[in-house]
Amino acid sequence: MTLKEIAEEAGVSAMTVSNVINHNDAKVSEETRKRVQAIIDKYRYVPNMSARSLSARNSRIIALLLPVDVTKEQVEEVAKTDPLRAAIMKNTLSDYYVSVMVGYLESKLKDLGYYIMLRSFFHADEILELQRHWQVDGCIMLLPKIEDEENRKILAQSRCPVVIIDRNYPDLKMLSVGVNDYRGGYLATQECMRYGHRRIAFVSTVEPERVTLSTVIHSRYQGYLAALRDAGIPEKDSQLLGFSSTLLDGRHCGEYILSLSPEERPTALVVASDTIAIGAIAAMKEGGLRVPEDISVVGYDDLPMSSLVDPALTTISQDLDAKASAAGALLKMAIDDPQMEGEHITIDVKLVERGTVTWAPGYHAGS
Amino acid sequence: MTLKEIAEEAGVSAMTVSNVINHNDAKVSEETRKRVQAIIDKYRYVPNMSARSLSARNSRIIALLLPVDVTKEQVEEVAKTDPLRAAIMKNTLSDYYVSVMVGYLESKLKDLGYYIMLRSFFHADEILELQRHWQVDGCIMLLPKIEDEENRKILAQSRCPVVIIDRNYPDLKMLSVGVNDYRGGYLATQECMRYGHRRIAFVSTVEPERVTLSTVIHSRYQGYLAALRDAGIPEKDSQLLGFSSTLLDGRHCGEYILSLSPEERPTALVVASDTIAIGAIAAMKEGGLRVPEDISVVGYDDLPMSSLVDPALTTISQDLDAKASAAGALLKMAIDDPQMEGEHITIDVKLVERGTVTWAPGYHAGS
DNA sequence: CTGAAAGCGCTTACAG
DNA sequence: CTGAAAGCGCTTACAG
Repeated sequence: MTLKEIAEEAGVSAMTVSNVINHNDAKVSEETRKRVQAIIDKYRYVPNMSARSLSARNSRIIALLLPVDVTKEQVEEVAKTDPLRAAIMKNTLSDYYVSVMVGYLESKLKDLGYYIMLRSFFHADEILELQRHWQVDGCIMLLPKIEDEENRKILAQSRCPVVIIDRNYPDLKMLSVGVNDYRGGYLATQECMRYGHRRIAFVSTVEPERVTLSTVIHSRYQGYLAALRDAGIPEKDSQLLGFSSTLLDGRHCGEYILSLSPEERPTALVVASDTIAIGAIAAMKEGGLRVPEDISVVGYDDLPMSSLVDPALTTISQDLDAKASAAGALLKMAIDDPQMEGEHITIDVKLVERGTVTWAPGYHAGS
Repeated sequence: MTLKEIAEEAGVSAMTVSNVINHNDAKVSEETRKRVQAIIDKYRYVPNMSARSLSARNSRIIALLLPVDVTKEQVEEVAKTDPLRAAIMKNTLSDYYVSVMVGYLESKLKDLGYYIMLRSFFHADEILELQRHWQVDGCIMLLPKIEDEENRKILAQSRCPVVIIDRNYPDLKMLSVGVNDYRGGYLATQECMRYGHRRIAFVSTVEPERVTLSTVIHSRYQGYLAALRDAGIPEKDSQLLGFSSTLLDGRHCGEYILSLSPEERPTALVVASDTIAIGAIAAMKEGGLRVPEDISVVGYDDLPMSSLVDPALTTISQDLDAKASAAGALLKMAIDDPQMEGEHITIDVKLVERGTVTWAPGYHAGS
């Protein structure tokens, strides 16, 4: 069943049917609108979006872009000896933060009337290709963990609005939504100091030497440093640890902490991701360290699982639902008004106190 | 840049360019192929897929369909008082099993040259609409937790091949891939009995009275019953508990176990999902029950997190990567050969022994 | 191996 | 408020 056939049965032109479908109510009299709509309903007519895209030069498709955080070559190298591990490396949704975020985005974009094309990518070239293949109306991209000058340049050539999640590119005219990472790092650190901690380590999700390459992590780290400074703790007493961001990396972090002597071991950890924090806590507990009695931990993200682990994780909560709504709304605005550029929305964070922070060992309130 | 312009510059017809793009090498001489390809590369020409879909009557789009496991009305009811909870109810990717599976599927389908349209849905009607909107080549649907006769009927009207994950509909001509759930239930139960357990409860992810409505869970349960039977344990000593399948429901399960007196408490749990098992273990440990010393637990799924919790979860492993590959391959075959129908692929399961099963309390090997 | 022409099912100025 | 016509950028028989 095509629009033309509907038009014939209704005794109107194709254009009128088109106007009814697209709710251009001003262009159709109420009477004909009703008559046409009845026939559409009768046959459960569904317009062909390819034809629509072709003539309207837009598609109602939003590309949801998920960077794979390793290179194609790295994956292929691993695949030779361990295909299962290579498969999970390419699985962009095995990261809990990413998958929950994508789930919210799907739900919001659907409600806004868009179709979602899901796409993992190694290189930003693939994005441009996808945009042109389908004339996508807009893109939402989750931040690649590490910045890459080349990808950035490619992204600048985008044909449609792009909303970047978790990153602000002030120089590009891109749209973005992020959270107040600096404040999150500050709040987390402050919480530890409130309980008398002075030896607090910051656990990053990237290697220490690459922290500056990740704005998000870098901001959290700066917030941590600022909180120490404001409390009069010298920067030389700060400590930056770096791991990757899976549960397993969290365990590596925990094992590292266990390997430290009590004197050099931090009494509190400000961790840049709940995933790592949860892995680290598991490993530390197995190794005989009590959380929070021996070591306090503050996470970041407030994942669904974070309130359910034992002890429940004290963490910086970012409202992922609000973040997804903001991203969807921002993108829609930019699609409707192509003039718009450079908008950035910051979602606030808050500290959620649960069970992983307590008084520093040997510390007595008021002492 | 359009195909026509490429054709002009190459001094050939549009059809020849089309044949070059689509690798119909038999229809183009090597010499012209090279000349045309060079021009395509020069301009980085990317074909317009909408135009292609419109004329070719297929799209290379695969719809990835994720059922929301509650009704629209339920979500709207909750939204009145607790919008955040309503948002997470609609978030189909907040379930770890689902998100990991979708991540694998995305990766496989991309490698097969398809585009992925991600779509959550409340009602199967939405699927049919999406199919016609975009003339999708095929669908992959994750199983709705609970069967629904109406959705089933609608699905039978599908215009394109549909691969259902985790369910075999022998009566419909649908394609499916699942795992050997019966055997999984059997293996899990056998593992407990090997360690002397006789009071073993089966924990379902749906309410006990609805277990028969979920083939997957029902098969696991049947496997459990068969294992008991084969070991001479009377069916009256079996026990069926039912919760939903989030970490929080797992905690409810654990709390229920804690509420039981030592006499009536099972000594082992065969749990139909790792998510529940992990939640239950967390709650039981907090309540003072030791795992596995006081109670053994076997999970199901072998999620990435399952090897990382404490103690590491003994579980039935299903190879999700293989499952996704099978689904992709099956769908591709069905797209290429529309005659195909009713194929079902079963992926085998295996027991992964880790740390949550030990000797039953009071049991001595050989006693 | 190559081409000219028709057609896929919509939307968009342009007219009235 | 409504229509006839052109056109979006491809593919597909049909011919040669």
